[in-house]
Amino acid sequence: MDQKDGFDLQIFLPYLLNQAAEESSIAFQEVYKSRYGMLRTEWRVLFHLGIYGEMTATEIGSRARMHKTKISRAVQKLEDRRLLKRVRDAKDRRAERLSLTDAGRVVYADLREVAAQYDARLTDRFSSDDVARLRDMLLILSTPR
Amino acid sequence: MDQKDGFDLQIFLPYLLNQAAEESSIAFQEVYKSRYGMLRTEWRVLFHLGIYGEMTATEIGSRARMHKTKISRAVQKLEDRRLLKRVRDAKDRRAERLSLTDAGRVVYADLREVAAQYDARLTDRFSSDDVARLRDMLLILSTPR
DNA sequence: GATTGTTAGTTACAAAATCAACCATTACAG
DNA sequence: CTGTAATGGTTGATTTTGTAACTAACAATC
Repeated sequence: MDQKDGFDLQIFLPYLLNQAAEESSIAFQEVYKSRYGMLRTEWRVLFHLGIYGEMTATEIGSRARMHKTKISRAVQKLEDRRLLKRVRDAKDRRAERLSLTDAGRVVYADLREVAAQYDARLTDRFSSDDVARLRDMLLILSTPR
Repeated sequence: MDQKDGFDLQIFLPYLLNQAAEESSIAFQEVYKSRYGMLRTEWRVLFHLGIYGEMTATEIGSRARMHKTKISRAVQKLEDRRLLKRVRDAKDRRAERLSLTDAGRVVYADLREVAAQYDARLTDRFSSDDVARLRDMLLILSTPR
């Protein structure tokens, strides 16, 4: 099984990024899944509300680049579990302002702590300069041009 | 929508990696999807065979860290399209040795060229030192520890 | 050489993501 | 105003993925 070809999958950036993203998500996923039965879309919505406070589904969608149907279903589930509440916007009655309930904030605080420690553990094998540069580059790569 | 919280999703590595992976895959996905009607698993299998020559499904799976059912289905589709052929292994008749057909090699050569150019376009905004360091770090992050 | 355990790969069923169509409301053009 | 387009969000149908259970072949033990 030697390499027979000049091309190397292991340096193809989209592939590498995908592998790194998947591997580095596993242990965190394990936590939000087993501890709260959440899906990826769900913790993302939760975090957006935890971090930014009140937002609409569309705002979350454009910030997280998630499709609106994903968000709609995640919001529904979080609401069912009483982690999130919706209030119809008075000025634009199509929109609803989403925010966390007290219970939601507790869950968020817990997961936020897990995330912070997990992130620290992921990055502690690199110098802080390297990590900073890595984050910069990833942010640039995440931005559509 | 100011930040109300000390934590920032935009520096959480698994999130960042995911965003970068997704964004940086879009345009390439567009090509293999529209040009050959392929799925991500399918081009991955195709590339593995294109790069490494003959392999078994299990070998591809462990190298790409893809579940065997995904591979089984991708192999099936590639075979249906006559891009891949299977030969039962004589020494171990459970296994099958997979390889590309001539048609498969043509498709691979085309996509490989697209990938190389695409990768160049993704990385041309960074210094080559930075890109090298980025690849190193991503490879480390992709490896289970 | 039977028994038990493992490995390669497939298949059936459940969970989730995608896509298109949809309703309600708002924005905008004439 | 009125008709048409655009926006916020939901729903249903289809596709894709994930999980478990399965068959067939091999390996190891007794």
